[in-house]
Amino acid sequence: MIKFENDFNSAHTFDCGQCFRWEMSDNDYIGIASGKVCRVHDNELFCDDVDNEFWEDYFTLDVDYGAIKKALSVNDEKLAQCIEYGQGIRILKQDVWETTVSFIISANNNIPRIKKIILAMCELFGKPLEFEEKTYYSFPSAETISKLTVADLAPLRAGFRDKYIIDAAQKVANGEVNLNNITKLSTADAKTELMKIKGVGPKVADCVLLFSLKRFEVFPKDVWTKRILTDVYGIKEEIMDDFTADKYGENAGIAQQYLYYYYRDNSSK
DNA sequence: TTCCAGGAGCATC
DNA sequence: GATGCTCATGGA
Repeated sequence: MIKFENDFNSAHTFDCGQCFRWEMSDNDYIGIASGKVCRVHDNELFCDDVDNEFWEDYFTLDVDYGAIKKALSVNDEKLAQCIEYGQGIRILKQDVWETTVSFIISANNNIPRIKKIILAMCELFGKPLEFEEKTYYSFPSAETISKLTVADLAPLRAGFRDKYIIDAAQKVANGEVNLNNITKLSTADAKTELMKIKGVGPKVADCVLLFSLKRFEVFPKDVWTKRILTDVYGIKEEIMDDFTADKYGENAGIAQQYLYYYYRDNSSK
C-alpha cells in the first residue's frame, strides 16, 4: 500500500488526457501499467507489495508539485486559476513503448475512442493479469506486435494508424529505434529518435517525452493548447514555442497540462 | 449531412 | 520550409 501525502487527486490525474488505461470502478480507479494492476482508493494505492517501488516511480512521488505550482502561479492569474481547478494532477512516468503507441493512436482522434482502441489491442494481444479475482490485460510488447500484419489489427478499428503501429513495433523490436537507451539521451536527441517512427511527429513525440520520460520542459501543442494560447493569451502560432519556453521554462509541460485540463473540461459543459 | 477529434505523411512549390 | 490535401472511424 502507498499513501499519497499531498498534491494528488486521482480523477484529475487519470482524466487529464495523459493516460488511457485507468478506469473508474466503485468510486476507485483501477489501473494497468507495465504488466501490473492496482487500485487507487482516495489517497491510497493498493497493489502487490513487491510492486510498491514500481508505483512510487510511476507516480513520480519524488517530484515536489507544491513548489512547481507555486512558481508557475506567480505573475499568471489565468494559470493560477487552472492550477486551482486541476489541483492534484501528477504527470505520470509511463512506459515509453506503451506511451508511444498510445499517442500514435491519438492522432486526429478523440479520447474515448483512443481508450477503446488501446483496450481492444490489450485484450487481443496482451497477457492476462489476475487482480482481485478479475482478469485484466497487459499492453502488448513491441516484439508481439512486430510479428503481426496490418490485417491483424483490423479488429482495433484504428483506421489509418494501423500501419504506424506496425512500423513502430518493427523498428523497436529490431533495434532501429532504441527505447531502452532513450532515458539517457538529451530531450532533443530523444525526440529525434522517436520521430524515426512513422506516425510520430513533433506533437506525439512531445507527449512521449512529457508523459513517460519526465521531460517537464516540453509543451505539447495540440488543437486545444493552440486554441488556449490564441484565445486566452493572444499569442500567434509562430511565437508559441518561444512564449511557453520563456514564460514557463523547465515546468512548461506541467503548465500545459493544467491549461489543457481546465479548458477542455470547461468547454464540454 | 457535415464537422470534429491530444496529427502526421506526402506531394508540390 | 511552408502550404494544402488526405488519411479511417464514430459521435455530436
